[in-house]
Amino acid sequence: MKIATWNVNSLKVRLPQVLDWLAASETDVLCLQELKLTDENFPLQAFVDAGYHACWSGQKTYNGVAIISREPGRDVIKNIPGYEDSQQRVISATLPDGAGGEMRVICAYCPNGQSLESDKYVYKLAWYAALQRWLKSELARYPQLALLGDYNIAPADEDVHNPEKWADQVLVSVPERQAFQDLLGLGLSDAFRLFEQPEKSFSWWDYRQFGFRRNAGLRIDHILLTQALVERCVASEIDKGPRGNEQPSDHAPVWARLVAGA
DNA sequence: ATGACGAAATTGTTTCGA
Repeated sequence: MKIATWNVNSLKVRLPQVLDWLAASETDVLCLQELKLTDENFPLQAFVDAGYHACWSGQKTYNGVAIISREPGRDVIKNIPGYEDSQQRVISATLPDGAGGEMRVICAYCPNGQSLESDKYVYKLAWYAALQRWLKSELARYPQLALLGDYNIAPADEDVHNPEKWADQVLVSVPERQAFQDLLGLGLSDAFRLFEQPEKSFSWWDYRQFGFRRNAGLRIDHILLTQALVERCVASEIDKGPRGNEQPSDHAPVWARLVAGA
């Protein structure tokens, strides 16, 4: 089965592209971020017509996340339990794992942080600490768990088109990279790095100054897997195709393929 | 140093993203 994540930067604008990509990529589970719409405006019928179920958590103007899946999700939870947050950034569901069992899927739109001097940076690190805390208990419950989303962290210099220029900026700073490493410390692995990848592989490119054409990007969208899923993961890639669409999102989808037996 | 692009909430311009 194929699981994927895509920050669509407005589901209202990007819905046709999402439907096209779902069909073309044969994705079974798609985590979406930056819906930028309220719950009542979620286009459920379009996904139902395409043969999918959905759960979502939206708000006006900003944020918003959804899980689109061929099978309905169980035990859907919004946000990080125990962490008070008016911003809708997380949704989780239990889904069939494609091998007769179940897997926990967490879809996350992690805060951007804006700059190291910003209150939003303080919020970002506090948010990651809350995620870390909560994941510990989730991992105890769910051996097969995948955390997919826009992390707003480029984990290493190889994930940055121009590391010298980006040094110590938001998205690459030492505390942010430590927060990412702390997640790996829980026993999670970066699916993309399980495999040999082209140099200069990115998942986001700035709209400005022909960022995509110049491949001036960052790899900030990730799929983290528990060991049980790592053993079933046979491929992971970034699909740059949709970034070349007319009126594209500034992010590209990232996917991982899981097979039934290890 | 600033703005550059795109989306949303609004209808001229600001806020925010990464």
